[in-house]
Amino acid sequence: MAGTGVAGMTPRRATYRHGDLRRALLDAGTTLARRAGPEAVVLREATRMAGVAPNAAYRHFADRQALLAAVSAAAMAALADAIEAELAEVKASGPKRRARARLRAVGVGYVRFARAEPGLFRTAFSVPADMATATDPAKAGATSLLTPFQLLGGTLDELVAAGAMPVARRPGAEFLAWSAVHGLAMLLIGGPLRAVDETGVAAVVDRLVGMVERGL
Amino acid sequence: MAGTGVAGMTPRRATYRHGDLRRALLDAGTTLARRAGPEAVVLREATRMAGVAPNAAYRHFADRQALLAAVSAAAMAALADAIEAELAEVKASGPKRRARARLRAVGVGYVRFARAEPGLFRTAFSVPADMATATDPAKAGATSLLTPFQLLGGTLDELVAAGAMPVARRPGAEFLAWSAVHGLAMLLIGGPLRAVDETGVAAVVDRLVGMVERGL
DNA sequence: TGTACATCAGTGAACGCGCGTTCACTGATGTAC
DNA sequence: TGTACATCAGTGAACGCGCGTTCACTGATGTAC
Repeated sequence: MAGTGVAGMTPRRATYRHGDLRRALLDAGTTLARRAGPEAVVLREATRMAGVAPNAAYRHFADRQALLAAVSAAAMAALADAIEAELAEVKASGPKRRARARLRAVGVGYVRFARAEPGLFRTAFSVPADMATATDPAKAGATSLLTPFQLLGGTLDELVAAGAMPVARRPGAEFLAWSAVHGLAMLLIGGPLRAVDETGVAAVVDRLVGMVERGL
Repeated sequence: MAGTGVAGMTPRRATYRHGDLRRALLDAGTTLARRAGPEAVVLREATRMAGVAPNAAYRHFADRQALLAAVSAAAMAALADAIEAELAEVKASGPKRRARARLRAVGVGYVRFARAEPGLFRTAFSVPADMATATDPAKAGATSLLTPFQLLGGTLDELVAAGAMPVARRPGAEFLAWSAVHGLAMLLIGGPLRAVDETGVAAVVDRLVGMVERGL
């Protein structure tokens, strides 16, 4: 590895050596996924965007599937980042209030990302992956060390710790909460709620998170 | 239209006229979708299975997309049928108990179908469609007159009528309930719960439906 | 500091594939006389 | 009841396409002497 010394950004290749083709292909693949979802992650197109011969990709990815898996992991990491950003905005104080606000933030971040980046969102879930294990965030080009699923689990733990949720209800609760939030995201992307505006989204997310809290 | 007189089942063509190619292509497409989801619905393959030249499909479908849309509608109708079958099994008496059992039946039928037929399930939701409008059930090759979404809405109405749910909560409740059930189905198809067995599924569905009821 | 060399990231050309779709056609069917 | 005819569901051949992937190669790089 180690790259070409300084490397960093290589706006236009001086030599035919690329500098960081792996990253460039991952970025290109991500752009394609963003535009039109996982099916749009086409190996030849990614190499075209990177300004490289088609077969050059095989130095960095075993095959098309491997590229797609990497893009998918990056998309999942981007979703985690979006949720963390939403969590960072939470101002509420007082253990219970704060824990509830953070649970809500996870839901809002999740759904907002799905709406803002439906292509990436679909790509993140297009590859059957262990949702409870984060990919190396450096490789995925993101900062979060946790998966969206793990972030959700964390806020549920906080809810229990704050006494806002019975301990007995905790085991497995992330599956129920995740189901609700993910399903809502789907509804807002391609379903009957796809035309709802931003404030409508906030309202329905609030209602859903309320249902989850009360229901758990 | 009207077909070739008697027609019905045409096991092997006596003449080069097929008899009911539209239906044969729809069935072939459904078989493909069942095996490997929407991407597997390939026009040429469907014609091959129907024992017909590739271009013959264009007498019945405008293009590949139209075939896929028809297969998708059939898959959605099959999901509705599965739910209705589950509803028909409900024995509980007493308005509240019965309404609750029927809500649960919708959830169980939904999730069971997703697990038993993941390819069809994915195909049903692969085409952005109005979930609240059923396709002509005859064309789709199913018996249900309602969409899964409408069936869910119906059980929520029953819940209200039985006094098991406040009227004020009813508007929009189907979106929340649908989110939860659909999300759970996804979790059970490709997510961390994909390895759970049949009794585990029943348990988690019960818990989820409990959460929805309480939360609404 | 200069030179020889191994490494390996990229090139260029080609492959076979199956796809969706279009064309001009053919011949079985049902209908009008 | 028999014949002529219009209809239109199917045929057969072909198209251009872009895909993923393999091959033998080349030449810039960093390293050992």
